[in-house]
Amino acid sequence: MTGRTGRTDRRRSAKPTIADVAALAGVSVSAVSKVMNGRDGISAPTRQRVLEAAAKLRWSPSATAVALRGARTRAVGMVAARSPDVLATDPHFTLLISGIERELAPADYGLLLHIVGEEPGAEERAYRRLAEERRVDGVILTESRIGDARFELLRHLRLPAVLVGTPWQDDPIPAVQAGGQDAGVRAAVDHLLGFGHRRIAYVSGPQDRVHTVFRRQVFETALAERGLRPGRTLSSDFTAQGAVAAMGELLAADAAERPTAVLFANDTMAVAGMNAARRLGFDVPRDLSVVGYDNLPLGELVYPRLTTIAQDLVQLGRAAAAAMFGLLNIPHAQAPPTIHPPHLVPRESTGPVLTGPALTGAG
Amino acid sequence: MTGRTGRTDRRRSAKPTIADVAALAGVSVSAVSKVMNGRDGISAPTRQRVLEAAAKLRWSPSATAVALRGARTRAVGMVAARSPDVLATDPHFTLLISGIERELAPADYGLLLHIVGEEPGAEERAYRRLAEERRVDGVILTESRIGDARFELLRHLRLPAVLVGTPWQDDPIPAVQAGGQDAGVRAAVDHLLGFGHRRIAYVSGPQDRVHTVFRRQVFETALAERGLRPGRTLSSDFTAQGAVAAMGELLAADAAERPTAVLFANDTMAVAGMNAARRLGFDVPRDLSVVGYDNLPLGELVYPRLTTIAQDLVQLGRAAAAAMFGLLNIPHAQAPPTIHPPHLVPRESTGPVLTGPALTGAG
DNA sequence: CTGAAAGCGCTAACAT
DNA sequence: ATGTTAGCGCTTTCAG
Repeated sequence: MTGRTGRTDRRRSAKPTIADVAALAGVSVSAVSKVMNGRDGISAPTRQRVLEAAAKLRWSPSATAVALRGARTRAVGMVAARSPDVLATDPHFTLLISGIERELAPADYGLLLHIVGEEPGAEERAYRRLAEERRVDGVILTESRIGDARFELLRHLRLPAVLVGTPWQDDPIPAVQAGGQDAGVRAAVDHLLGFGHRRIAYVSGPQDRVHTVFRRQVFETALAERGLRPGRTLSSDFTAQGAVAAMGELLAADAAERPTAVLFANDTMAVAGMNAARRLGFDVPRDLSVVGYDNLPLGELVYPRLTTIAQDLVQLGRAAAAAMFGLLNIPHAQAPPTIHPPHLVPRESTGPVLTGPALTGAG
Repeated sequence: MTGRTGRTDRRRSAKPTIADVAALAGVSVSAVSKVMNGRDGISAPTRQRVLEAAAKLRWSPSATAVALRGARTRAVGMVAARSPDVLATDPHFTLLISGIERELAPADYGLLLHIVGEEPGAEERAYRRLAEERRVDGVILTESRIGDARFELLRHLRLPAVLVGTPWQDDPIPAVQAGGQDAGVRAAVDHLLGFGHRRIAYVSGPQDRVHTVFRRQVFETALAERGLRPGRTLSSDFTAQGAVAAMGELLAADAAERPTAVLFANDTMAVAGMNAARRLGFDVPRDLSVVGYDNLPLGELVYPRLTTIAQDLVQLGRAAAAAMFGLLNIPHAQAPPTIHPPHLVPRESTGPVLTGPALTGAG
């Protein structure tokens, strides 16, 4: 009773193991391992026999065994701290994830996703578990935050991490983003100025996001460079409700003060804001021009079609995954994806400012 | 040189193992194991010491080691065969995933997600890898298909599976769905009939989906029961483009034939269709009523707000995860979530039919 | 060129 | 009540 054969017999028809393959090929398990991992020191005929045996048994190495052995789990993690509702309106994550997967899949890596409500501590717990249970080789972070506590946490947990976006204060965490980040907002401002707008408002995302601050700065700089002072700036929360509230506030001003164009920090807010304006009696783009950010398919769907700033989230996801492989020293065939800088997609929600006795609005 | 201590020394400051905890607590590894797994046969003081040691070392069991040992990976898989673009417009998956995660997280289970384009074979390969590499304990399927090949595949792979939706031909795969599936479409039909509509069209999803056939049947039955014959039925593909095309076709008919109301199989199509109609010169809801399906947040965002049939995808996800735990014999504290039947959410995109000389449209 | 054997961290018999 | 130990399936020295 060697145990080995006993076991094999007992489990007939169950998952084959490397031992089964070795037995069928008439070689040792280490020979099989070498063949499957492309190590050399195996003769062509032997390699051939092993390959055939593996194919016949439909065997492939157990991911868990490999992970236990080599400390490589072949999975990367991602933690999304968002409510289902926001997640559903904003495909930001979804697009990123598609890109990540595109890059992971060919390398036989998986994506372990954790969606953890926004309650404090939940996010940190998720990262801790990922690290302490050694479930993933690294994590991909998004939504760079001001004073981001995650970097320190992950460093402490010794969990490799890649950030999608602009890191806070040149934190040494590897980050991927397109060059020319300011191009989008600048183009939008020029676009609006070209239409004659002079009172342009900005509705930003949550205050704790790095891109909120960054884009607002670009916005203000771009206007200042043209000798104009920025219009009102409100900060919102990425939700439709937030956008409606912001719009209400902006349009409550009297005609002389009221913005004739509004830049929103994402498409969801832009669309919601656009319709809020319409409900208040303002036509888009006749009375008010609206610009979004992200270029989600949603913008094509609505009426009028949304002018927006495109950023290629799928490519960003790919780049993040590629960067992760770099960090882990994993050779990955794919060429490093190029990420285009954000650029303006002019559609129907922007137009010339009306000089006549137009704005009759409010309601 | 026992090796054990040698190792521990060598790796100071690295991840602690169960042996480190045992050493610190002055007990055997099996004692630690028993404490951590709630097995009995451990005295209170010992248990206490172990817990303290584990806490001090911030130790928690390695997921891979546990998986290798017990054939339990503490992860469930999900394969989404969709293009990023569709994924981005349709948060169907995202909502489901939120629900699944809600249920998985407390049990310390993870979700391994695979997004694989729609090219043939990609999906099957993904399931095969999940199974053969023993990466997950089971998989959750969505979008029940006619003649679904996945059931047979998964059975063959011996991979436990739960379907979200209506299984094809009472396939014995465990499935979760709300009772009263027909309630939504019926309510929508009644709602439209109440507004005086008599020519109601239906734009369904892809032909290979079970719910496509099911809902169409309900639609036709509901009308037949009122002594009416169904209007035109087109099948589309869940995309905005598809909806625009369908709308164009429906509105091309002359006024006597033209539908006065259209039911769409999802909200994305409904919104796209609504705006297509508007571009063709038809006002919604004055000239045409539109109803969607899913009750995505999107429907609140657009103008006019979309009347739609709500189904609680988050709850469905939770139920699916719970069912998976049942299948795996894993005790899970949460009470089984209840799923409400689909129901109508009347908003602004539906209204009374115009009898006057209204339809001037087309363009 | 090939094989034997030592673990990776953990759990569950099986001792004690 | 607690400890010892044999694997889970794999990779990797180290010997032949």
